[in-house]
Amino acid sequence: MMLDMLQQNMDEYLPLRDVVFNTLRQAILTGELKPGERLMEIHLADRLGVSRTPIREAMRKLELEGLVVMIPRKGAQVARITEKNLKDVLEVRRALDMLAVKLACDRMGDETKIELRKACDEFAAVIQNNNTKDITEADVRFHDVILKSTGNDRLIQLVNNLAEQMYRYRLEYIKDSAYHNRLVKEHEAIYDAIMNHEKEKAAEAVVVHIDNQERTIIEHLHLNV
Amino acid sequence: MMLDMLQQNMDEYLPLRDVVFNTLRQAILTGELKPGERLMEIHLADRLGVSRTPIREAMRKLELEGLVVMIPRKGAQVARITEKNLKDVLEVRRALDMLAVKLACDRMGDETKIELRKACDEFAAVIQNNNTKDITEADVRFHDVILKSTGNDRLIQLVNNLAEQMYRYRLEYIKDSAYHNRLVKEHEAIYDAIMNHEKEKAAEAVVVHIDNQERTIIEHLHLNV
DNA sequence: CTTTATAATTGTGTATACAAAGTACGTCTT
DNA sequence: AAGACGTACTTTGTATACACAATTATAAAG
Repeated sequence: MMLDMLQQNMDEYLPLRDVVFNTLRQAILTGELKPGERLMEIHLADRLGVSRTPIREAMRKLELEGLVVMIPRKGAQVARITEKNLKDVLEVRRALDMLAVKLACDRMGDETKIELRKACDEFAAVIQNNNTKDITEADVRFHDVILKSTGNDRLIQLVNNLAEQMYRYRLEYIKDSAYHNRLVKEHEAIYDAIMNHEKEKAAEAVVVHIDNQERTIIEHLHLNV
Repeated sequence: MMLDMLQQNMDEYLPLRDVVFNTLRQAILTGELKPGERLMEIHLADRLGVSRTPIREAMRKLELEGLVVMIPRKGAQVARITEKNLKDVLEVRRALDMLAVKLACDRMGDETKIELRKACDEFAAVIQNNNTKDITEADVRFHDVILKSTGNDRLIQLVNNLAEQMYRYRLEYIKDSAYHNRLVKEHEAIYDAIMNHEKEKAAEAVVVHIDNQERTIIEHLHLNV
């Protein structure tokens, strides 16, 4: 009983650097901090009400995650995504998501299958309401269920990190309801393949899903830049 | 002229945190800092003759790379690799190395092919001398040529990072000359497949290569722990 | 008016200081 | 003698101060 409370408090405690890290990451992913924008330590420290130290430590992590680029003696800025960069990331994601879905075919337990069904339905449901935030969250949840069923922690971490780097660009096209029905169908295809343990079919469905994402994001990149 | 010198100086300049980062990483990979060993900031700062700040910043990066584990308010320690962890990493590497070699089949230019031939020969040559350091370096070079030919920067970064995490364990079994001839043959198989643009065959050869590594490393893990 | 040099401002890099948390050891009590 | 409590010491986390590098602006000279 006491131990549970302690555990909870332990989980709640986060070093300031991690709070800052999460805050900045969120700001970058939601577009509040725009690509190319300068990140000045003192300025951020003032804004967040902390000293430079946690800011600096958070920046090192963001740098390694690829969300900010540091130029020695010139400071940090929010990473810009180039088309090349996007293609590189998606080329890797294709391979990793294929691996993930194949592993899911082998390893997904019955409870998780129910969860996946629910995630699928939920996604179809929120699509109707046209609320961007709900849609992205439901989408993330669907993919998370698959990822977690692989039981491979490293894979989970890597795919999440790669996916994260495109959230800012995905946001723009998820607003466009033209793609909504296609997304639902693609999810269903992946779901069906996993249920029938058809690894190759599942992998194929994932490739289609990512290819469509790539095409759509690049279209929107060209429009907006 | 002036710009070149400046550029060179820029390249040479490394923030202390990066020097520390490289130093610690090297120490961990070579086994100087052993898995589970505590990393105390003040102690390290004294040893390296710097303040705690660059040490801390280096730690954040090592943490994200997976080489050290941080426990809030308790400090850092060198990450232990469990068998599960190893299998997770290699499962991902299998997928990424397959991708890399397939891309290499498509994209490798003629000059790079010559380079690869050289790397192959060099590896076979140093195997004779039985010098562990030379062998590992030649091995890294061979795989680097393939990786770079993909032209995918993200892929290069990820594979390097994953490979890095096993160097400490690989060292032990590369000493064992029993595996040497097999390694040469496996490299040749990969080389041949790339030359003939046989993507599936190349991927298969890579899988064999990694499977053997996995088996061997796990054997040695069991022996030594 | 343009160019160069110097000074001032801005921002990063490093070190130190202080506060809070955790650990270990010793003592006291049962 | 064993366990629990408390105190002292160690170590991390955060803040601040100082130093150095770079860029920009201003002034002087050509």
